[in-house]
Amino acid sequence: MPETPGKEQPRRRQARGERRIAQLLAAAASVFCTTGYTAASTNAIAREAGVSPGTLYQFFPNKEAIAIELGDRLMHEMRETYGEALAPVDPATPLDEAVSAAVDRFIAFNTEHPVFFALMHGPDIPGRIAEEHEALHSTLLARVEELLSSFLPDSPPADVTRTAQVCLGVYKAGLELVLTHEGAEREAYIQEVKNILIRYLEPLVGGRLGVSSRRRTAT
Amino acid sequence: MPETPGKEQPRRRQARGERRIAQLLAAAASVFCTTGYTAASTNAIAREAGVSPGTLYQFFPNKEAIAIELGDRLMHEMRETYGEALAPVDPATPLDEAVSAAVDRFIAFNTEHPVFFALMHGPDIPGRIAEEHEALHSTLLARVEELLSSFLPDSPPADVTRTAQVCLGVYKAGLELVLTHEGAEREAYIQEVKNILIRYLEPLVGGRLGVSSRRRTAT
Amino acid sequence: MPETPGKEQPRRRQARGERRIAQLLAAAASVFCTTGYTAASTNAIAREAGVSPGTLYQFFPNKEAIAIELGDRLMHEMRETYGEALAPVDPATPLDEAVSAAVDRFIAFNTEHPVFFALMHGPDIPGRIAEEHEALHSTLLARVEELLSSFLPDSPPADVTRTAQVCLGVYKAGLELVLTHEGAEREAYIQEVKNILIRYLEPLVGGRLGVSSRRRTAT
Amino acid sequence: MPETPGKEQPRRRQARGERRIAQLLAAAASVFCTTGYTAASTNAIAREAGVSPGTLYQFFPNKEAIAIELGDRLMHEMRETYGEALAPVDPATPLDEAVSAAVDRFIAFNTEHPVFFALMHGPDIPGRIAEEHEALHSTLLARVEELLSSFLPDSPPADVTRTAQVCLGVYKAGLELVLTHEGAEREAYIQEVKNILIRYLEPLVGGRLGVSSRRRTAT
DNA sequence: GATGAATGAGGATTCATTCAT
DNA sequence: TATGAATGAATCCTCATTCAT
Repeated sequence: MPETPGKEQPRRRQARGERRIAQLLAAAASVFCTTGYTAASTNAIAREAGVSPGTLYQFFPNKEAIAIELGDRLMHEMRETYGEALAPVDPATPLDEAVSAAVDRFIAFNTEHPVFFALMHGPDIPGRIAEEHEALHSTLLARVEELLSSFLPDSPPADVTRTAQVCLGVYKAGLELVLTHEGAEREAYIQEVKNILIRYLEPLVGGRLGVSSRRRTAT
Repeated sequence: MPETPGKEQPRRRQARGERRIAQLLAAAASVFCTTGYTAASTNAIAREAGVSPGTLYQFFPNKEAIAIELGDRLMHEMRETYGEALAPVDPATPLDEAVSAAVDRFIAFNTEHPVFFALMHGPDIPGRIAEEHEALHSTLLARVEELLSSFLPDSPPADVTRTAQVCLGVYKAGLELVLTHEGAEREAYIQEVKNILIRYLEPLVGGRLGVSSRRRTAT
Repeated sequence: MPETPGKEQPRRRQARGERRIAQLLAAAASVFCTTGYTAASTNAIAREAGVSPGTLYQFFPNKEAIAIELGDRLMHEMRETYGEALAPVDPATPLDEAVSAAVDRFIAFNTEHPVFFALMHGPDIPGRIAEEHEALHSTLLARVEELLSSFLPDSPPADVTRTAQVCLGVYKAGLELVLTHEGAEREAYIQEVKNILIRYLEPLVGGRLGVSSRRRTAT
Repeated sequence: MPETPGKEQPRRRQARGERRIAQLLAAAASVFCTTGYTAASTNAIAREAGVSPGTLYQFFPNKEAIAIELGDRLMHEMRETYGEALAPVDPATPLDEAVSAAVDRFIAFNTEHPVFFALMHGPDIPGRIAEEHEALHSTLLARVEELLSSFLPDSPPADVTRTAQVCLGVYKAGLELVLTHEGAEREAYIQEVKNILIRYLEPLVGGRLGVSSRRRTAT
């Protein structure tokens, strides 16, 4: 009975494939970063991975699928690295510290995984988010909502969602600024991103959670 | 009145040329809005304009040039509509009113000129702004800096620039959210954009300019 | 006013295009004959026509369109060559002569336009005629029906249609046999095709139209 | 026979192999029917069979071989089902009954084995029958010749062959018409196919075999 | 035998751009 | 100027077939 697959027999086969997939995703990440998602071509990705176009299509039906898988893996990694919530929040944590930590992590994650930025990129057409980015966006949004709801337990969900959208938008915009600068300037931008978020959220948090007594840099 | 015949022949030509250019730019705007800048094809623009591709290239050396010219005209129109500064600021204007007015104008302008959004779209590639958007971006930035400097006369230019970048980024991110929602939800997002900017700028403005006594919606 | 198209000015432009179209259709005919319709590639057609693939697509949106246009022109030519009906029928013409003439013409036309056969080819999938051949087939069918109805004025239309379908099918099958043979053998097949059609139709025509007194070859 | 290890090991293998082959041929039949022979891909066949492409190529050197083997088995089955001749002919059988029976069987066989139609499909290219269909065609032809020769014992072989070719062609063309219609219309077409063949053959059979006294439907 | 990964040439189609008219 | 024909490289994707495991 050669057809009886043991527990690892089929794995063996998949091993090579799994490696190829990782290789292809790495290549895709590289190409997406270099040329941007829209301009990236499947042939370029295959070339970068050192395989033929046909091989790529054995694992992914199209570019979109690559982006989606890449996004999934990124979110997975993010979850593994930072735990279930974007930032695990001790209810006693002052808002500014929570935001600062969240921003730092977000930026750190991006620095390690530059594709993230390329994939996060909004709609080319106002009002239409490409399917491939949709998943990434909504996952991120959910995490921000999660984080926020511990600070805004009394706000109606619609408000929390709206606030989360704004925060995420600011995160993304800020990330762009951070990434386009270096050294001290970059640090200054990071601080600005923290500031704007903190100041935005402070009144919403209301009396429930004070701000740490440590002074925030006034820019 | 360029069509004055007499001296006129060259005038006439220019006139026709101007009309063609306007026609092409309008077509380009339409196509950019529909398909996004990256996906827009010069052939599609020519078709939309009802002319041949050759004609398009008689006026613009390439797609980029179209985007640049379109951006220039948009900035020009913005200037004509709203005066030299993004918002003419009476030094006595309270910050919240100034921001509110600026945001309203910005959104109004975008509603009237939906291409604006398509052209403003940031870099596909982190750290690299496409040349075609560069001009638009820096012009806008300059206007925001202008507006801010009247509020922050004592801040070092580098800080003003940084603050302007953040504001512009938030503007853009907020615009996306506004455009992707409708009705009451849209209004709520508009308010959020105002809130975040006001709260961000308030401490920077310091004691110099108080906030109007009218209460801001607390979201 | 350069935009005032005279009567022939726009023709001039189209002249080159018209020539190209003819050239492309000729090339397509050649390729269809050589490799068959299904296996024919647009690139091969362009190559055969000595133009680039892009040029082909300036005139035809896809392979199907080429086949359709080719079919249209063939039918047009057939009409021009043989008059409105497949065979203009004098009511007094004996059946055998009418059939013989029709078959001769059909075969002659095919000999002159070998693509005809390639385009006439039935469905790859039982029950589904490709759109590209549909038009050709139904036009031919209509002509056969026309021809038949003068012989079968009293038959219900459904019967005429059915008979026409059978005749056309036999025509096509016979054509294949004729084309795959040469010399005397080909002549013999031609005779067979005539025979089978005549014998099939004879009883249907009933007493209305006798058979010419000239003896039919008994094969 | 270099592979003869024990006495039964090869048996076993063959058995499995036979099963695989049957499985693959069934899958191929299904795919040929769905997409047509030309458009069928070996990968699709393997997938349909639930095996890997490599496995397919362990049993068949290429797509053509699959078609040939499929054709062979079909002919084999036909022979088993209907006996050595397409229709076992009692010399006393009247022509119309013989034809009617043969057509009925032919159609019945096709209804049970729809691939038959897909494989029988003539040359894509006039004058060239693909090798893969060649075998099927010539086998069928041989059977028709066989059948005919009992009716036309005195005709020269060349004539018999020619007549057989015509009959087979008409069979095929008729089959297409039958398959593309349903219900009463299909029955009508079946009758037409019988009619045309009977009328075609009647004069050839000459006085040797009369026509059954039962009246044939006159269309 | 069986698997599934790998190939790479080839398919249809698009597009920015140029050129003859 | 304006036209539209022409280009050809590049796009995504498929497929028959081979090969390492």
